[in-house]
Amino acid sequence: MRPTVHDIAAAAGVSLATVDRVLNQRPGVRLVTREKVEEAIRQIGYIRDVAAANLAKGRVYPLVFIVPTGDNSFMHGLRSEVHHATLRAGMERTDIRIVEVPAFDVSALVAALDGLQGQDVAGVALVATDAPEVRAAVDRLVSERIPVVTLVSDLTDSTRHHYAGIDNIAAGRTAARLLGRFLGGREGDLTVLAGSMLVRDHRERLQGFSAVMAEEFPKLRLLPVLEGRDDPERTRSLVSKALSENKDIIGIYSLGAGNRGLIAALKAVRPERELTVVVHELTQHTRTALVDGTIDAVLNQDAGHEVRSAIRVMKATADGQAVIADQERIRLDIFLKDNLP
Amino acid sequence: MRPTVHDIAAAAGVSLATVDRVLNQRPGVRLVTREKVEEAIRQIGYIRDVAAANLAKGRVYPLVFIVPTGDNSFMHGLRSEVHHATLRAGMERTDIRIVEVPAFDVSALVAALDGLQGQDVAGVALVATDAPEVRAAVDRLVSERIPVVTLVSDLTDSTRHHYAGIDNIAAGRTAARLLGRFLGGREGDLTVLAGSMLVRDHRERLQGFSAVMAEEFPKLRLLPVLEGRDDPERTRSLVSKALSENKDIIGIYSLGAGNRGLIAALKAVRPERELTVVVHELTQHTRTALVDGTIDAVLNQDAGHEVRSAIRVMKATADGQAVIADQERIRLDIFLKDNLP
DNA sequence: CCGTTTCTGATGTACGTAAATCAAAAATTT
DNA sequence: AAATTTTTGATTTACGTACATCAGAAACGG
Repeated sequence: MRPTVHDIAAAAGVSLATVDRVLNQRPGVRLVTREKVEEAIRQIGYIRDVAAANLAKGRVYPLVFIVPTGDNSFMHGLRSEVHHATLRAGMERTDIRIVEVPAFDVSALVAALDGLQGQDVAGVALVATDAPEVRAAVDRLVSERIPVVTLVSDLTDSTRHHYAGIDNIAAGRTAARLLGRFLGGREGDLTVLAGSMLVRDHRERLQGFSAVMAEEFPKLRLLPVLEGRDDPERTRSLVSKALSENKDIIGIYSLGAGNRGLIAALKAVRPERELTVVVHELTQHTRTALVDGTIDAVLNQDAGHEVRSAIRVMKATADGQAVIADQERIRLDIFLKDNLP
Repeated sequence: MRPTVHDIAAAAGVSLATVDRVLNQRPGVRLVTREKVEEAIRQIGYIRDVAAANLAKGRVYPLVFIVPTGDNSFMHGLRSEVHHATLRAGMERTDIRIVEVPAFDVSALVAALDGLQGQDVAGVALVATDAPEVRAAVDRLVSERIPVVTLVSDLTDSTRHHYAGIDNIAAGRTAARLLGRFLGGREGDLTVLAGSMLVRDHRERLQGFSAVMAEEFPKLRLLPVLEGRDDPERTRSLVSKALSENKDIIGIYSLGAGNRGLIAALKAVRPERELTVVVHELTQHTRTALVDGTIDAVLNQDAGHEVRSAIRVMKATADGQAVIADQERIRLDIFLKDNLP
């Protein structure tokens, strides 16, 4: 049987009350006694029964998710995953609030973050726009001992506790290698399509992509990045224009959202133009396009995993518990038409 | 606040004891009363607090993992993941026992399964060898109301509750497309290397691989399958022989374990022979080979996820609870040298 | 209407921890 | 050594559920 507080008390030769004071860092214990108890805890290998503790505490975790508004499927999916999590709230002792802010809007994000100051919040998860003001606002929350997790896109040099998202440099590198090898030594131009260089995930994907292209596929030339702001309509017109103006384009890497527009533009020039296309985020649209051959590979991050992981990490951090790093690593999914879920 | 048994009692106008009898299907409740209580439960949306219930019950889940012995890294890793799970046993109220049986040995597996009959076991996870005798033994356990989960390799037509592993047909198809596209329209022979056609996962991978090759890459010819029995030394000699006898081999798909031997054979013919190679299972050896360019892609299943998922499913099944299908789907990881974890 | 069976209520204990109270002991200061 | 402060012990209640016991009520058979 697993040891309990009673066993510690017996082992340390103190009372239950004292053990409780040590375990919950309450005042009123002499240093020597505290050390005696801590030694006993280590000796007999006590681990707190979190379930029992939460039961006794009647603990609930009020969590806040700050997600961008926006018409694209990925953010839609993300919001829907957070919503799903609210439905499981009862079972998990969480109380999740969703705050929506306009995409790429630094001051709105900062306002949302600052609005949480002083509120009863056990953790905050946000899709970060990578700006100094946001970093400062996050750091303010952290200094108030509120667990903060960045979701999908990370924040440079901030003190956030955790990042629940993929390694975007690796994602960009992977996209480059896939595109490069699929093109099999051909020569031509490549178009890169991004949402906004304001978010770190997009910058990093481009960085990884460019690096591998330069190192290993010198025959492929990168054209200037098109910024579609994750908006389908804008994306569509940018791509159409680029394709009609440059007949040497043989490949496209779309590293942001809004792929509905890209796919529409591609369909408009098919089957005359033969293009190898790698995009991010598996949605209804990209899935269909992958199956019908309009695109060749989809890189994906599982929003459901990211949300669940963020919740686990916020709870663990709030309790001062360690997280199982391996379990919280968000993986880059590569989908070809054969391994769709 | 979440409703409790007290709330049901009040709502249904009965006593706590009666609610308890209904909830835990104990006898001594008239049908009308039972229905009244069940209605109240639905009305106020009661959900049992599993943590509190387990606490009260002092429940522990004695689980058994049956895994093959064998020298290869994958099974090593799997056993080590199960072992890790035993370390978390205290926190998760599990009591995990590991039973090792010789690989591909049907009667040993059956004996191990039958040995569990009548024992106090809350769940069994096994790496199945796909034979009728094994299926029968599994069905015997299932009919004794013991949750059974197949791990890594599934069992045809059995009544097992769950399969914690990847879709191997999809894996084979994915390997074929990667290999086919990486070879970029070239013509030549392909060698397929398997462990044993006795296990369903290997058969299915081959099936998926052959299908896509036939459909989409007619210029690539499949040579007869080499069976390495997941043994590094045997694999090495098979591959060396094949490569020296046939100079038209331009690609290799290794769908089993024992890749240490394959890699050794490849290094022996490099850099003269240019080969595109896709293998299964990320291990220390395949990782190194991927980085140094000896192999081009690794398909992987995360043994840690599989083990953790199997545990969750066995517990949930033992409690008659539903599993979150989406969370338990084991994904096929595709690793290129750029997205290694 | 009585006796018997079947159902229901009331109550208590337990699980492992948290948190509070009050008394007693020990340490510290004066 | 007395007064004061700090530390410790003992005890109780609570969290939500499980499970057992016993008494009482309702239903049923004759």
